[in-house]
Amino acid sequence: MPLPQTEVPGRLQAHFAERGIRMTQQRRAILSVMETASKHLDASQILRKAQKIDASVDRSTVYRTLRLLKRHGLIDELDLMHINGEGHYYERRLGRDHIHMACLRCGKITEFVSDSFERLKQQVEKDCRFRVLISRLEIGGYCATCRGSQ
Amino acid sequence: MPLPQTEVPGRLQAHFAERGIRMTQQRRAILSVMETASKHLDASQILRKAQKIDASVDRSTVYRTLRLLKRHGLIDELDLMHINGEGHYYERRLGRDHIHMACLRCGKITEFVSDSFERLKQQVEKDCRFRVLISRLEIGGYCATCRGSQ
DNA sequence: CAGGTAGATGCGACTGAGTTGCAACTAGAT
DNA sequence: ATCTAGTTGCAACTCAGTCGCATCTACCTG
Ligand SMILES: [Mn+2]
Ligand SMILES: [Mn+2]
Ligand SMILES: [Zn+2]
Ligand SMILES: [Zn+2]
Repeated sequence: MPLPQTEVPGRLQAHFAERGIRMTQQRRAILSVMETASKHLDASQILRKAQKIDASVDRSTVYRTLRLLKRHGLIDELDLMHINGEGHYYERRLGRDHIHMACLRCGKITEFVSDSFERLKQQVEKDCRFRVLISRLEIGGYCATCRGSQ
Repeated sequence: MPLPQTEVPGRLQAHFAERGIRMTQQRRAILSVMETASKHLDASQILRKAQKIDASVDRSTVYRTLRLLKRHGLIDELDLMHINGEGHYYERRLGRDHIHMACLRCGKITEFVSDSFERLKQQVEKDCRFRVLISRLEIGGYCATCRGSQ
């Protein structure tokens, strides 16, 4: 007799389970949103999506869970150059970091993985004797399309 | 008969003059704060410093002037990993960009100039056909001192 | 399969950063 | 000296994020 298993437990849930972090309905919903998100979501988008899974989820729980995920290094927080208001965007942290480029004209966000970026971080570790845990490289400018027209 | 010239006009003022941007008492005060600041100031620090030069400066004028400076690419806006609240920090933009490292334990901010960073940006320009105007690399982790103890 | 409890949640009130509409003011052109 | 477009101060506002607290619940222990 299978339970009404809304979501397949993913890596985020696994990470929580491994270190004995309590799993709740609400967290399950929020984690599943973060697992399956294809792109940068802000807190209110995460709230809305999570409420579709569990209607009881509250705004403050979203923020508390995001803080928890951040503390565990499982998600990254982005500004995306504040192209749209003052809020932040969140994205699951997978194997390799990537750079975010925001077009100041059309607002498009592009991602870019680069070995040079990895090397740069290693240089910081070595030259500055600084342990790198989080890194965020955001670039503002004009995308290929907008660069042509004006 | 010299006027009560509080501050020597600096490069920011010069930039404004060159493109016929109106110069006011309040702007003069704020620009001079930004010119002479040695480190990352947030809006309320800028306000307080500017008010010492011209007591009439208002919070909204500070924000409006910062927006103007940003638009002209004369200052950079930083999060400094939100180590202290949700606000932003501002810093004059000089010749070369630099990386900001924030120690998650002691809160120290370190700056680092790197050729690899310049090359990375050039790679983005070339490989992504993206015109780079602003770039912000912020790193969170542990500084040399804090890395040792725990 | 009960308790019991530490930890999580919802709610509503709050904070703090940044913005805005508007009437009054002023820089700088004529 | 006059004129006017651009700027300012002010106060009211928006919006993101936080917090205190009563209630609830995941999960441990027996
Ligand atoms: Mn991304
Ligand atoms: Mn930010
Ligand atoms: Zn574009
Ligand atoms: Zn430190």
